[in-house]
Amino acid sequence: MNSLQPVRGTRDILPDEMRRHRVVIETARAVAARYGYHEMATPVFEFTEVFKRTLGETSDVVTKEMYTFAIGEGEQVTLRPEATAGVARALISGGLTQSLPLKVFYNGPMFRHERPQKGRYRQFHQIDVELLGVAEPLADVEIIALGADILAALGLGQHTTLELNTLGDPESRKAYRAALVEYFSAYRDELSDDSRDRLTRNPLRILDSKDKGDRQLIEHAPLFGDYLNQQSRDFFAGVLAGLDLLGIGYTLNDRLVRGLDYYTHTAFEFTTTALGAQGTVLAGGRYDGLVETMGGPSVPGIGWAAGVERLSLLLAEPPLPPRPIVVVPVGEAAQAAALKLTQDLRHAGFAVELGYSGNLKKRLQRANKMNARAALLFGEEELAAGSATLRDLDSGEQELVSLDRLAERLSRLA
RNA sequence: GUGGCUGUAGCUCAGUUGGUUAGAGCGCCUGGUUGUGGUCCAGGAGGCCGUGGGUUCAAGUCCCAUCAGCCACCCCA
Repeated sequence: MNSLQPVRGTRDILPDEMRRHRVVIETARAVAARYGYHEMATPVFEFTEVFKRTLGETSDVVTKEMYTFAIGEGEQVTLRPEATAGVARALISGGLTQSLPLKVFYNGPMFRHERPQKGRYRQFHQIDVELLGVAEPLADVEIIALGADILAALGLGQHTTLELNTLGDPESRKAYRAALVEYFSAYRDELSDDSRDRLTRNPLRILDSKDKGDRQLIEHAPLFGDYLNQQSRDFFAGVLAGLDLLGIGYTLNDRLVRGLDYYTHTAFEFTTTALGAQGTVLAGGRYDGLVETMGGPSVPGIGWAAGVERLSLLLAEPPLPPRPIVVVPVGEAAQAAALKLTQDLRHAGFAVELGYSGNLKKRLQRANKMNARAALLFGEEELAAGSATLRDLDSGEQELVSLDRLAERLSRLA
């Protein structure tokens, strides 16, 4: 172990990459604001119970992926593996059930102890959107449309596909689950080890198995469609109608499932083929049973989460830092005045750099390296004239500009 | 957690059947300019060859372990 390298699965986000992250987050935030979503935050860690209860004792996340530690008095806390549980907890403990619907935008780090891969980290970042308190299909349509809009705003509309499924209401779901267990139990010995395990823990997941043998069995497995009651069919039809109306394309995928009991109705994923096995870029669904599971009132909800690292990997053009103006003092005499000039221009709203040392050539080289838009040469001649020499670093042209007209002149630079 | 591939300069990579001072391109620094960047020319710095052990007269090269990254599974953003 080398203590000078970051802990496995964690990484430094250096300025170039941070700019990509910011584009993702700020684009999402801006689009979400147009939909009426307000940003909030909850603590990075919660009592372990919050996640155990919402994600389910048997889920993979809870059984093997949580960072949990004791904090005296027998209390256990866990670094959040996802955002929804914290938001739901806040909804209850903050009395927000009195002001539904609650529409929140969220972003921050999450933690899961998984084997790292590209686009999969132990500390990673999600943007997250939740709509609580609306039971109508209109909410599903809105939340999916919001996701689609954000991906489009990031220029990823063509690179992602929306996959959609319904898990029905609890009644339909329960019936289907029972049918699946009955069907697969008959082939228990032919199932893969993983799927045999899923049979008890999470039978719906068998449908998503990549094992060849499982695949053959799955082909003849009962179909969810046959177990959906009328209410569930109507709900899903409402969602599809809304998406059609808005021109949002989708692919129905009846193998797209969620394991946990509180998930209901709509489940969806925006996927890409560009990230290998980490193809899911934005995913979510309806979770009408969640708040109640946590011990709150019955509040319907729907939301999604998107991986900031994954989205930023897909961004085509890495955003460039803003181009500064560089003040270049020439000679000792101008130093103090240059510092003052720099500060005045910053206060006037310009991004201004004043190198720390070096001769004229050195400073211009640095200005060039930071992709500066222009340099302001400032020496004894300029000092005496109450002016600065403005050098356009793109064209190489220079002109003498008096200090009182400088801000106005700089604002005309392209 | 399971299986596989890979670790050589800041970055991308070369390094022969094990053989003497480990190389290239890019980047970085200095100079060619007393007040003028990008281009060009010259010079320079920078390597516990991921880490630890082993085999050998000799290891960047072979073996073992370990750490890390990557790929697939599991699962997921």
